[in-house]
Amino acid sequence: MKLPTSTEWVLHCAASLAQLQSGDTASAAQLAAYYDLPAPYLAKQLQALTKAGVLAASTGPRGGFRLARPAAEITLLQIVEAVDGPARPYECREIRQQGRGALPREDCQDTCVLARKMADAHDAWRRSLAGVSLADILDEIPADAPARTRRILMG
Amino acid sequence: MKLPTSTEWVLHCAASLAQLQSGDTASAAQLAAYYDLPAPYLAKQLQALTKAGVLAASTGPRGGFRLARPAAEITLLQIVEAVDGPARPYECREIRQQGRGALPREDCQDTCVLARKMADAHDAWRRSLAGVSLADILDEIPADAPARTRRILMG
DNA sequence: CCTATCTCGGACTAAATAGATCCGCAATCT
DNA sequence: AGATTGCGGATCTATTTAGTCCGAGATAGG
Repeated sequence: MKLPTSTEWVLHCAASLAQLQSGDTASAAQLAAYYDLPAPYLAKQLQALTKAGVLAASTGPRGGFRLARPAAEITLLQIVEAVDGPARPYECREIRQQGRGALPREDCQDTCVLARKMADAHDAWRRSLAGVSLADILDEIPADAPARTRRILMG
Repeated sequence: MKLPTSTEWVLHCAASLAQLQSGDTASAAQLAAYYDLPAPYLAKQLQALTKAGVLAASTGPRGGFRLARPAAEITLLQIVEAVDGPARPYECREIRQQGRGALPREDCQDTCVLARKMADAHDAWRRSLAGVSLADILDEIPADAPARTRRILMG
């Protein structure tokens, strides 16, 4: 069970975009230089965030990315699932219905106990991430950080 | 983020072994037939569970696998991490210290806020799985299931 | 006590999936 | 009109996963 490397990238990029002034945008190239990341691949990930509705993109000169919503309305879960996909890590293939020990159909009406417990754990994970917004993240960084980020990122 | 397919296999196999009478063992071939799984590959996974201390293996005729501890002392987390490894899904590579926006060392004494939140979510997931034992699973299946399992699996 | 058989154990090979990159197209602002 | 930027597809590589094989060790029966 592993999240893509790009998860760290987009989380930091989203946090950086949350520090911009309303209306400003940052291009993929600017963000890549800011964190020293491979620009083409980062662009592809930001693209995924746009398609997920987390970021908004504007093309042309002086274009780039910005948050699609206020930072308080964007959760870490939305960002993570935008790059990793919404698929559950545990997939029940109903092996209890196969082989010599196959259970009769009437015993398989409700979902497998094991699948249910695994789903519970995944829900706990999702709830934890859904409880943290980008605004919460900004609250935990030094107060002078946004100004520094804007200066270095855009300049 | 995806768990191996074999996760479902070993969870069900462990639940089946928990239904055996004390002292009995089931071979990899028996378990594979019971669930219609590729026998050699399943053996590899059971091997991993043995190395993790969840199962105990005995070789020779009439040998096979059994639980290494009482079912109440084996959690789903131990089983899952035995096949998937203990690695955390989110790996912080400290990209905040790279590129043009690299933060000064003194600002990076404590772990990155984002890494902390991701770790919190993973802890929630682990706690959820650690709260369920094989004994809890057996409590949720029909009372006559263990006898049926023993008959079909060993017979 | 010896032998035959049955078991796990680890090394090895192939397939699939994800990671990473490149190039051409459409849209926008100067 | 030209330059700049995001968008989507096609491509290539690497890592992980899936699957197979043969050998070492132990037990049961003669």
